[in-house]
Parts: sequence; structure tokens; C-alpha cells
Amino acid sequence: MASHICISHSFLSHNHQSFPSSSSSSSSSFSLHNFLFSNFASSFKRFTLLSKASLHHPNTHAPHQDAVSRDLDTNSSSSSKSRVWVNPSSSRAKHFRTKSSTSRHSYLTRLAESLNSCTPTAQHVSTILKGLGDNVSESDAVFILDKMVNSVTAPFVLRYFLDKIKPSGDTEVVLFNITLKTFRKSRDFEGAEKLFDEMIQRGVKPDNITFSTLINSARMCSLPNKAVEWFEKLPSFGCEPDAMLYSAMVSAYAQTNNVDMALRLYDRAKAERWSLDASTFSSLIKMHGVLGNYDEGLRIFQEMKALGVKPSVVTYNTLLGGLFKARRSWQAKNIYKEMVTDGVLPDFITYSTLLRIYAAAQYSDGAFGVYEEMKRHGMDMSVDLYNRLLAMCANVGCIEEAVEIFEDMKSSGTCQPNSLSFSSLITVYSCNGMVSEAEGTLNEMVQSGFQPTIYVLTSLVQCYGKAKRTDDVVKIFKQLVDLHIVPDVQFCCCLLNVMTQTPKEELGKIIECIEKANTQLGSVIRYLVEEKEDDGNFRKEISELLNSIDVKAKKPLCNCLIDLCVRLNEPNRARDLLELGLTLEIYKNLQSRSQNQWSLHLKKLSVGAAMTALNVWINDLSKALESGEDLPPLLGVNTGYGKHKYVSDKGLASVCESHLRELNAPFHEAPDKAGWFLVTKDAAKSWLECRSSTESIADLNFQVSGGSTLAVQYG
DNA sequence: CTAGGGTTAG
Repeated sequence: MASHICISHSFLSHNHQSFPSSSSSSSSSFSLHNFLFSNFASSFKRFTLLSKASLHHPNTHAPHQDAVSRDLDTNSSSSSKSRVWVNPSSSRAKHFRTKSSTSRHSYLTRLAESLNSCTPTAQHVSTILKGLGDNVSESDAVFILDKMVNSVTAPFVLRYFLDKIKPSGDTEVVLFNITLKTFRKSRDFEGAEKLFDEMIQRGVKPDNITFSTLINSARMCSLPNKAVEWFEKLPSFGCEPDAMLYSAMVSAYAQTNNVDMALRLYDRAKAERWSLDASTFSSLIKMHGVLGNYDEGLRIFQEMKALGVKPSVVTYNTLLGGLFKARRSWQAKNIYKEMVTDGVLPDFITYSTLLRIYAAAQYSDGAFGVYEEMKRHGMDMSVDLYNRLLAMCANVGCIEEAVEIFEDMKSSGTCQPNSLSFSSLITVYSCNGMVSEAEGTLNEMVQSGFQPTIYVLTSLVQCYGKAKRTDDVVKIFKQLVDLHIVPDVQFCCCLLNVMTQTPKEELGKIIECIEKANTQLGSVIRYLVEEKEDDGNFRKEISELLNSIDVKAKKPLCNCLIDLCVRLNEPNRARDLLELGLTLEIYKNLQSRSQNQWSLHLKKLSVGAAMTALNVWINDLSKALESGEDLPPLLGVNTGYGKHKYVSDKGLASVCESHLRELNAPFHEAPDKAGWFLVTKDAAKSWLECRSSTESIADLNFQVSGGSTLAVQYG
């Protein structure tokens, strides 16, 4: 066997002298190959430098280019030196072959890079491409076009090649298709459509790849309707959609939330046994999630696994995103577990979505766990994620954790606390009556260039109220006025809340603030404090007030007003307000009755409102019993088990428990259902009968005069 | 490594 590979010495020794063209006389096709590449390799450095220089000095472009062309023109270089023969099957030969082909790719890549950054004119493009010589091979054209990212220049390159190669119809469509890809890369869908027109004008027949590229371009440009439009045009060009196109279209229809079409194509794909990939399934899952049908998405997920398609990280992230949207936090952990079991590596989106879910659900352990996991993986937290953690801390009452997270944020190097971050930390301190810490953070906030917001001032009112520093509460109100901030209902609620903790002789100071903040509310408060008889105006004014405010503020206000009534020892007014709240549907479904159990639902009520509702319920039970109605086997009170320190120091559950004990009510905390207090029919009966004979109405005031914070719920 | 796929959170 005479076949040997010819390697030029100049290549081996990095000698810049070229190898003689006569080497083509070698019987091995490899020899020419390597010869060409070794030449390319030796001229790389110079070429790069020159082409870079020409970018900066467009006027000197031509002469430089001449030098480049000369260097690259393999036929013109012809000074002989020495050669080495290498056995083609030897490892050494492989080494050179690889190196040579790498070199050629590098050369073509550099050409493409020059084209990507050159002035987009036919002239500049042809000057650069002259280096390829006159006989441009189809594969070189394909390679270069494929490396193009500049969709403005790419059509010039395409036209150059079409002109040089004079390709057949088959080759033409390939070159057009590759050029189309550059428009996808630069997200220029209009440009892609224009190139399609040019294609038609030249009489080139588009194929499935053409349409696939166009359709995916449209999708990537967030123009799913365009994708649909082009899909529908497909038959008029004599094309028949295939698996790849259907797959893209399932996603496109899913993107437009066209459930019918997406599912129809999906069913078709299943019927035809076309393989769909994880991303197509992800699109379907997302579609259902966006439309609020998480369970439908989950069904697709199960089907996907049954069909043997392995879920990707995106699939899991999509599911988690759906859970976040649907506020179904309790399912998140299982999805995450399955993901880990499945060996799919969580990424930043996985963790940030989990963190958002847990933080929103105030599942602090979960959220902190994810936070630690992110730190362990060296993932940078965003301002938003830090703020969600801090807001959760404020809601749940995690002081040390909040401080630590805030410090982490400052030293993260990637983001700094913003107004929201400071606000949350101030709220954390304020909820716990930590005056000096709250003041210190406020100072830091101002020094960092942030004005106090209404949220911050609301927190500070709460803080000083808790500390019984009434004058400072008034001072904060003045600041609010000075800053030209319009007090909102939440701020007023906070003032009302402070009233429940303020000694009677100082109430006037707060009432003055409330009157200035909201005349209507001020008038209502006068009724309560001055113990005016309700001449019918009280109910009218309060209804007007409740009807005029934002729907999100209704319940907090109602809660505060009831708390104040309780505090002022006016249980009948508290009851009237609760009833009004029920009439206006501010409170809903407080009581429920099923065959087996009658229940009272106190979740999201303030302490005063909850205890008022409890008393009303107990009275209703007595009435039912008196009227001869039979009780169900079980009676229950649901307080919820949220660690909502924001709502109350003790939590509704413990306040409720002590109130029930005070009433000698035989309710017991359910061992298997957190937040539930239950009593059996017989125990309830004997207690209610005994109670009605003593006719004692509990004084609720003990609940709220002890300095505990009553519920103020912010949105 | 030389013609078609990227999708996911706010």
C-alpha cells in the first residue's frame, strides 16, 4: 500500500514557508488536504490581525485584504522545502488529520466572524470572501452561512455564494434555509419573511425545513400567531407537515393558548406515534398552567412519563411555575422530590420558583432551606428573591433570619437592598416593638438615598404604638403629612390598631390623626369612643365608608373596628359590625353545617372579630338546641395554624383556646388536624345546657387589653 | 463540529 499522508515540514516546524503545489501529485487525497490546511494554519495569526485592523480602518481595507488573499491563496504559494510521510493508519496521522480539519474550521469560522462584523454591503462581503478563491465549495458555503449571526449581512453572503457556486435547485434551498436561521438567531422575523419572498422570486421551492425554521423563528420572536399563519400556508407550497412541524405547532398553539388546536395536534402526534420531546410537553403543561388548569397540566405530565419521555428540568420548572400561579404550595415539595429522585438537576429557575412558592405560602423552613441550597450552589440571589424572603420574615415574625438575610444581601456584591428591603426589615422590627432597631434601619434607609414610604411609616406607627409611645405615633403622622403622602386605609387601620393598645386618656391624640387622615372614619370613631347612641347614622356612615374603599382594605378595616369595639367594651356593637360585614360579604362562610359536623371558620379574622364570631356561634348553637334541633356528632372551630405573628402575638389558635377555657367549653385541640378545636355532640350538649342556665356573657375585653396586637391585615 | 428544537419564573 503506497498510501501515505504527506505532511509539510513547514507545518511541523512552524516554518512559515509554504509547501509546493506540486504535492498534489501525491496519490493520496489526504496529502492535498493536509497541505491546504497547513497553509491556512500558518497564516491564521496574520489574517486575524489584519481583519481586525480593517474593522478599525475601513479605508485601508482593500490593501490589507489583498495581503490576506495572497496568503490564503493556496495555489500561488509554491516554494518547496521538505516533507514527511506518515502512515495514514498511525495515531500520528490521526493527530494531524484532526488538527488540520480543526484548522480549516477555524479559518472558515474566522471568515464568518469577519462577515458578522463587517459593513453589510455586497462589496465588503465579497472582499472578505475573495479569500476563498473562485471555486467555492458547497460545504464551505454551508459552513460559513451556518456560523453567521448577523442577519443584515447574511443575505449578501448568500447572494455571493449563489453567484459563485451556481448551485442546483437542491443546493439553493439548503443555502436559503441556513440563511433563514440567521434571522431566527437575531430575532428578526420580518427579515425572515423577506428572505422567504426572495426565495420564491428566485424560483426556489421551499421545503419543510424552510417552514420549520420560519415557524420556530416566529415562536422565538413571540409571534405565535405568525407561526400559525405560516403553518396554514404550508399546503399551498405543496408541503405536507411532518413530525417535527407538528411538534413545533403543538408548542405554537399552546403559546397562543389555543387549547383545542394544541390538543388536537397532540392527539394526532400520539395516534401517528410521532415522538414528541420534553419541550413540547412542557409547552402543553405551561398552556394549562397559564389558563389556571394545573391538574390538566399534571395529567399531561403523567401521560408524558407513560409515553416514556423523560421530563427535563424545564418540564419540572413549568410544573412548579403552575403551582406558584395556582397558589398550591403544598404540592411543590412532592414535585421537587420527584425531580430529584428522577435524577434531574435543579437549576436557578427551579430554586427561585420554589423559593417564591414557599415564601408566598409563608412556609419559612422551606424557603430558608431553598435559600441555603442556592447559596451552597453559588447561585446569585436577585433583589426580588431577597425581598420575598424578607417580606416573609416580616409576615411570619422571623427576626434573626431577617437580619441575617439583610446582611447577606448587603455583602452579596451582586445586589443591594432597595426601598422594599428596608421596608420589610423595618416591619420585622416594628411588629416586635423593637424601636431602636426600627429607627436605626430607617436611618440607614434614608442614608442609602431612599425616602420613607407609606409602608415604612405604617410600620413605625405600629412600632411606637406597641411601645406605647403615643407622641411618637403622632410624630410619624406629621412626617407623613410633611412628605405629602396621602394616608391610605391600611395606615388608618394601623392607627385604629394602636388605639386598642393606648390608654384611654391618650386616645384623643390618635383620634385627631384619624380625623385628619379620613374624615368619614373619624366620624365613625367618635360614635364608638363617645358611646353615642346609634340613631341609625352610625350604621349608615359605616356602610358608606366600607362601600367606598378598595375591596382589599374592607376586611382589615372591619377587623380593626370590631377590635376597637371589643376594646371599648361594646360587644353589641362588635356584633353589629360583624353582622354588617357578613351582609356586605366582607366576611364569608364563617359558619358551615354538614351532616357530620358543624363548623366555625375563624381564619383571617382579627382576634376581636374571631371572638365575636365565636360568641355568636355559641349563641346560635344554644338557639338551635332550644328550638329542638339535633346537633351533629361533631362540632369544630377552625382557627388555622398559621404562625402569623403579624396578626397576633399569640396566634389566633392560642387566643381561641384560652377563650374557650374561660368559657369552660369542652373543646379540645384536634391531635391530627392542626388549627382545629373539636367537641363531640354529647359534651357540647351538656355544656350548652348548663351554660344557658347561668346566662353568663363573657367579657371579651381581657383578650385585647393585655397589649397584644390585634389583626391588621395588609392586602 | 456541515440544512430543522427550544422550551421554564417575575
